[in-house]
Amino acid sequence: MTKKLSIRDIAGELNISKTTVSLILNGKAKENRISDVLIERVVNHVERRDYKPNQLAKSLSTGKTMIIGLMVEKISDYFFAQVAYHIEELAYQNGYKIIYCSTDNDAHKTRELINLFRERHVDGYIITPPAGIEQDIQALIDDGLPVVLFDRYFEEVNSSYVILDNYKASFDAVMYLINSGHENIAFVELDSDQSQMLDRRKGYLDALAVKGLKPLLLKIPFSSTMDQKAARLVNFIRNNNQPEAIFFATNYLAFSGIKALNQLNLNIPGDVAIVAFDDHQVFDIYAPTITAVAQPISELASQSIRILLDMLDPKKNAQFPQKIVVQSAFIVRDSTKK
Amino acid sequence: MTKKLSIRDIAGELNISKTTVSLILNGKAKENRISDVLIERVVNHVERRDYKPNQLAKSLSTGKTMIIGLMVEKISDYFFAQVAYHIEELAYQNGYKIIYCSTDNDAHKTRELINLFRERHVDGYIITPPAGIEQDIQALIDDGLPVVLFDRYFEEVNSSYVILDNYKASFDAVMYLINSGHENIAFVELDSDQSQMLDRRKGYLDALAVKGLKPLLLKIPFSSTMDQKAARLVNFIRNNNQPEAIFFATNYLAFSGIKALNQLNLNIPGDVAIVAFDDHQVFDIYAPTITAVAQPISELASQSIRILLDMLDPKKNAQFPQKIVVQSAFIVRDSTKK
DNA sequence: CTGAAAGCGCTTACAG
DNA sequence: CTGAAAGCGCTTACAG
Repeated sequence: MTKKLSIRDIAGELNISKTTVSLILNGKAKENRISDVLIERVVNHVERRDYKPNQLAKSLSTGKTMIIGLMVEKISDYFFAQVAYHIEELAYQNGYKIIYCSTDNDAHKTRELINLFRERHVDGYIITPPAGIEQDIQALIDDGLPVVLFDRYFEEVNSSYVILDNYKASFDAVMYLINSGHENIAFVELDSDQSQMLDRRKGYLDALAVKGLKPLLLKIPFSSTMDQKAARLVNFIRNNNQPEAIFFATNYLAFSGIKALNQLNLNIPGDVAIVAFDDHQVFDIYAPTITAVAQPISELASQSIRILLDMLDPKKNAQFPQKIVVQSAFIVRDSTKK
Repeated sequence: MTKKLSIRDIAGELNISKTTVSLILNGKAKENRISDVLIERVVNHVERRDYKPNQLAKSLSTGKTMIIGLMVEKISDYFFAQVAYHIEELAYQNGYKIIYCSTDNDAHKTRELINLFRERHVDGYIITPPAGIEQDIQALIDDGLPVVLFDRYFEEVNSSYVILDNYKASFDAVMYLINSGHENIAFVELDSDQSQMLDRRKGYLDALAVKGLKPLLLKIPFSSTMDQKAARLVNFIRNNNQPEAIFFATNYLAFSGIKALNQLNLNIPGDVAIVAFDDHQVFDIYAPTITAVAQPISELASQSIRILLDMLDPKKNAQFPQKIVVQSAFIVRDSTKK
C-alpha cells in the first residue's frame, strides 16, 4: 500500500505553501487573487498525481462531514427501501453520503442511533420518528442541527416535515368503497398512535360518519409476524359477520389480510372487497390486482432531501420549519370491482 | 448550542493530563499502571459530564473510522434490503456503522462509489460486484483493504466471498420439476454473465441433460421495467409452444412471469408450473402460493460481516481469503402441484 | 498574491 | 504512574 499523498506533499512538489493549494482546491483562489497560471499549475498537478484530500482531516477542521443520517422504520420494508433509494440518489448528486439505519419503530433503539449519529457529526438528519422520541428530536433542533421528519410528525415539536395527506387519502378511499355500494366496511390498522395512523383512522371514521355507517376497527401490533397478523384477521373476520370490505392501513397488513381471506376461502372481491394503504409492486400482479392508495415516493424523497439541503446551505436563506403535505393517488384495481 | 466538551476540558476539570484521560477511556489504563482510584474518578466524571469523544479526531489519529461500506445491487430489492438489514444489525452490535449504496449493477457508478468510500476511509467493504469492476476490487485488495464479495464473485480475483451454491440450488429445483413429470421446462434469466447467473443456468442445463431434455432459454435485460419484462415473456410463451413449467432465475422475474401468465389467461399450476429463484414474502400469500429456492438470508449476512470483522481484527489471526458457499432451501408450494 | 502558524480533538511514543 | 509534546491532514485568519 503506497503512502497516501497529503496536501503537504503536493505543496512540496510544487514549491508553494499548503495554504495556496488548499485555497485553490476549495475554489477560494479568485477571492485571494491567486494567479490563473498558478491555479492551472496546481490543478493539473493534483490531477496528474491523483491527489484526494483526506476527508477526515477536512471534516475535523471544517466541522462538516457531508454525511446525512437517514433513519427509517425498517429498510427492508418496500416503501422505506424505495424512499431510501431515491434519497440516496439525490444525496449523492449533491455531494452528500447517507448513513442509514432502521429504527424498528423502537424509541430506545432510535435514541441510541441518534447519539451514534451525533458522535459521527452527521450534517443533517432525515427521520421517520417512532413514538416517544419527541424530546430527542427537540434536542437535535435546539442544538441547531438540521432535521427533517418524514412520514409522520409530532404536534408538539415544531420541526420541518414531509408527510402524506393521510386524512384525505383515507377519507377518499373509504368514500370510494361507500360509493361502490359497501356499507359494512372494516378498518385494519397498527396498534399505534403515530400521526400517520391517527390521520388514516380519522379519515376512515369521518367518511363513514358522512353516511351514518358504523365503524368496525381492528388494531394489530406492529411487531407481530405475518402469520400472527393473519390469525388475528381470521378471527376478526369470523367474529364480525364478515365485513363486505376491508381497508388496510398499510400494505403488509393487506398481505396478512389476503392470507387470512385465502385461509377462510373467501373470494376477493366477490365476498370481500379490499383496499390497501401504500401501493406495492405485487398489487399490480396479484390475481385479483389490489386497489391501493399510492404514496408519491419520489416526491416524498425529493422534498425531504431538498428541505435538508436547503437547511445545510445558508446561502439559500430559506425559511424553516417547512411543513410539506403531499397528495396520494388512488389506484383502482380489481379487488374492489363489484 | 452549547460548546461540545473536549478531552482537554475533561482533563482540565480533573487536573490531570489529556494522556491519562485518553488512556483510561481506551482501556489502556491497566497496561500503563494507572491507579484504580484515578480510573474510577475519570470514568465517573466522564459519565457525569456526558462527554463523548469526537470520532472524527479519533479517526484522524488512529486511521480507523469504524465504518463499513456496503454496496448492494439495489437497496430497494427485497432480497438485498433484507440482507442489508441483517448486516446493519450485526455491524452495529460490533461497534461499526454502515454506509450503504446501490450499484444498480453499473460498473461506472460502482467505481465512483468505491472511490467515495476510499476517500471516506471506510474500514472495510462488502460488495455485490457488477461485471467489469474486477480491477477495482483487485486494487482494493492490493492496497490491503478488507473486502468481502457477496452474492457473486470473480474467478480471476482471489478475494473472500460469500455466495449461495447456485448450481446445486438450480439443479435440484429443475430435478424436482422433472421428477414431477414435466419435460418442457423453460429457464428465464437475466441477460448477464455474472457468476450467480452462470451457475443457475448451468444447474438448469445439467439437470435437463441428465434426462436428455431440451433446454429453452430466455434472457431478459436487467434494466427493463416490470411491464417490459412481462411483454417479453408473453411473446416467449406464445412462440414456444407454451412450456409446461418455467423456472425463473430471480423473484422479480417470477413476478413478471406471473403477470405474463395472467395476461395470457393461463392457470398456475394447471397450465404452467412455476418456480422462482429467491423466496419472497408474497410467494407464501399469492394464490396459488409460489414454489421457490430460498436463500438463507441471515446466514449470508452473518457470514459476510463475520469475515469482514475477522479481517478488521488482527488478533483473530484468521486466514484469508475465505470462500464461503452456503446452501439454499427448496420450498415446495402450490405453483408446482400437479 | 503568498506563506508561517495556529487550531480542529484526538492518540501515543517517550521521558521521567 | 503521569505529563509534555509531536503528529494525524486539513483550513483559515493574519501578516506582509
